[in-house]
Amino acid sequence: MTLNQLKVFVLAVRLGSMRAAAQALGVSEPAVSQALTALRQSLGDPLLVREGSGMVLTPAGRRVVGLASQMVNLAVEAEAAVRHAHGSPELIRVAATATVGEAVVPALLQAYTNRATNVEATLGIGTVQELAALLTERLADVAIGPRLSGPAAVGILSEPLQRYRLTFVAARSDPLTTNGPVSLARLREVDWLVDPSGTDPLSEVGQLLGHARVPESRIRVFPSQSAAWAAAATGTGIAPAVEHLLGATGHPGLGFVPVGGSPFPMFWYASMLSGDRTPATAIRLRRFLATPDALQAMYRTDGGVPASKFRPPVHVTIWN
Amino acid sequence: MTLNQLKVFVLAVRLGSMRAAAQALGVSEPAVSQALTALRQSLGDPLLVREGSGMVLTPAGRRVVGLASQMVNLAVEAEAAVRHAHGSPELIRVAATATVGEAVVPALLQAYTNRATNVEATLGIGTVQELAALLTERLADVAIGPRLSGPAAVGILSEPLQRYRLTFVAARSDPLTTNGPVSLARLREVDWLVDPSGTDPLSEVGQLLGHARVPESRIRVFPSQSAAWAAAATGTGIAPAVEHLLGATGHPGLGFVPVGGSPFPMFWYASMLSGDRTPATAIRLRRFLATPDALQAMYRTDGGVPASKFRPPVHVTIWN
DNA sequence: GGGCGTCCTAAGCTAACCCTTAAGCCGTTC
DNA sequence: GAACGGCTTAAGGGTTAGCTTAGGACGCCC
Repeated sequence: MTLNQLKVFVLAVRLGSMRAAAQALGVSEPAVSQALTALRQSLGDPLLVREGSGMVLTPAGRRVVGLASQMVNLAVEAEAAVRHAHGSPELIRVAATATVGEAVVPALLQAYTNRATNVEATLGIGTVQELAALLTERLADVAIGPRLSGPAAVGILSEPLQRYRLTFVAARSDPLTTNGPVSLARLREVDWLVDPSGTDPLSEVGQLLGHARVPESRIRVFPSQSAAWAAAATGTGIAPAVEHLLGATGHPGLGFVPVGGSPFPMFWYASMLSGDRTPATAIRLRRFLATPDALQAMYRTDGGVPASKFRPPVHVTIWN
Repeated sequence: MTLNQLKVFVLAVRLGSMRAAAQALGVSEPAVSQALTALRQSLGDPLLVREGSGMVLTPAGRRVVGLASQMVNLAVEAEAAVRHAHGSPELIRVAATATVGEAVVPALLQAYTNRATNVEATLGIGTVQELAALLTERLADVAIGPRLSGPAAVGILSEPLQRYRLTFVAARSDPLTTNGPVSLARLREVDWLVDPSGTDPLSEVGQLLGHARVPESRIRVFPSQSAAWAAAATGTGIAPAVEHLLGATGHPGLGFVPVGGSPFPMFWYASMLSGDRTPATAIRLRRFLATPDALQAMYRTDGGVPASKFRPPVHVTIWN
């Protein structure tokens, strides 16, 4: 029984599958399967067994998850305690969806670290489902993205962070931008150029695509929203866009697509563990989020932060 | 940071030295030093530093030791949870000093496991100082030996288990047994034949030897009390003896040595964590200890249990 | 039935853990 | 100063964790 095995186990339980856990941890699937095998062997219980589609906990597994989760949490706490005792910069770990993690959150975190000295921030990108699990396992202190709800989000408090408007853009030369209102059927016939969160069924864009029944073959995933825009500007297809991120003057070469009801008013939320489980570091960030500085940072379009530092590879990064 | 490293660290802190931790864990001293080095490195803090004679915790170490202890405890709990869910026999881990662990506790545990079905007992031998640490680290559920007190025993409840009388024996042919009352000075001039707890300064015999200022060169340690008796019967020297364990008829070849004040009335105690930290399994054993069956078992002289099972090697055994 | 998504196993590798013995360092103590 | 107890470092070796790629087993769904 190692702490790593316990972490893997808990994450597999919270995410409901080994595949998802592997993705969240950034490792191959057998790595997760094997860690679990080792844990099963050392405890002498299957812990987590397949049942039809999906997996269920054994009675022993049900008891162990809670204990394992506590152990993982304590390990994180121990590291934080050492940092604190050293007077080292406090570390805040933020997780976000791809859309908001591309520019908005980096700008936010830079503003925060500039203002509050002695704070260091890291950012990881994950799916909406992962955000909840990362928070409850204390692998992240704050999650920024859509509101977290449902059974995976018990004990998590989501509060509105910022209002934004979701629009749709295409090349100015594209008939979509000029031919008046676009029908639902038409939306299924064009290419959708999306950032990685487009493949996340719980993200804003993912939900939209699912709702409109856009076939997967029509979805083209780009490493970032701006890359999708660039592709839209020079080629064909429609790209979702956060209105104010396009820049005050609009994007040269791009025009708005008049999808019915757009621009859609939406909210980003900041989520963290509720009650006495809220990390101290999350509380401090939340205080900052209420300031005008934070609001202003979120409206900046430049990001203002070196991409190397705050733009991790396409998928999730988990911090050790 | 591994669970093993944390266990070593906590034990070193509780016992106040690496040497003691190594002995308690049954490993070499560098093994402990190394585990600690690895932990220090992974946390980036010395945790435990030398200060003159003895070691003190760094500020970070002070924070970490509590968290580490919790983690180790949770790991033990997880294993117990699996056993319980399986309907496996409940495991009770008893620690005792050498004197009482040689025959009394084995007989006690056999009576207990005979009566309470679905219970499995293991026994480890340790010094008095170790007993306290083993309990607080949940490496043992119940400790049997002298009363545990002092700073290392906070949170531990010791209650009297049985009264016994400490006497002294030597070969019948030895003048000590026949020449009337023995002076203190005389006690320092004879060989003392003791079980391993004779080297434990906090054990009953150890305290006695220390009080009487018996020089170490006069102390000969045997693997068990009965081995010491056998040596006394055929050679020279004096051996402490629990009166009722000599057998109703006395031991052939041995006679009592009239040490002033002997036989000394004393108590064995059963100790366990107090409050809500008391292991459920310890509570059940305690209930048994109050029964006549338990009393009777402690008075039996045969032990009644295969030595191989309940007589671990000379020193401590720690269970994983 | 065929495809697909998901989990498991196999094989091979690297790195870390954990143990040992032997020897060095540095306090305290006589 | 010499001896000693106690912690550390060094060197070496066995075992296990933990990762990968490749391939097999099984249930679900069209």
